[in-house]
Amino acid sequence: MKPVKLKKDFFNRSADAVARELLGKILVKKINGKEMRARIVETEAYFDGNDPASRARQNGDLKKTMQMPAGTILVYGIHNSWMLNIVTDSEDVAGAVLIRALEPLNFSRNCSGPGLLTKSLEINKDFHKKEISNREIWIEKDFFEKNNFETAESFRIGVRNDLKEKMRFYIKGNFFVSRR
DNA sequence: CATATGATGGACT
DNA sequence: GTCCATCATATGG
Repeated sequence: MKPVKLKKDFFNRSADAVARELLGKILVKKINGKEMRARIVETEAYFDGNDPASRARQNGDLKKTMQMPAGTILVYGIHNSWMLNIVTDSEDVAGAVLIRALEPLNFSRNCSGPGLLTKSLEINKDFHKKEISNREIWIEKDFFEKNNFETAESFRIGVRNDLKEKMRFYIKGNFFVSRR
């Protein structure tokens, strides 16, 4: 059976729905022609300007990017790290999912944190505004996906004013989830 | 141009 | 838990 790459439709929903369903999916990134595969174990959902923690609050490029078609990659820098996000929702609706941690499957580099995984997979601003489904990077359904993992949720990490709802999702008990 | 601000990570108590 | 190096952004002049 061939792996199924996630298409625009998958991301064309609310950020929290996408964030939940991204758990257990496989992120594939090529490095020097080699496919590095990793299971997504931790995500966070970000919304429009009504979300106190969202970058869509500011009127800059990030807000515009969050309004781009679902499945667009959004990369932005904070401190000295790159954050990998996937744009969700229909056009003109701001929404994105932050990929926070990965479980490496065929390599061993630390991916337990949003800044660490971009460093380990060599993801940087070059990928900003590109499609998530291309020759260099994509997300696929795990053919062997066992839906036998339990998920858990918490408030988002590192935000000052969070929503009342818990918008961080992770695979319960997974070793590769970022600490804190 | 100047300055403030983190969706961080690592070291440390 | 606390401290802080470090830098891409946003914003104001």
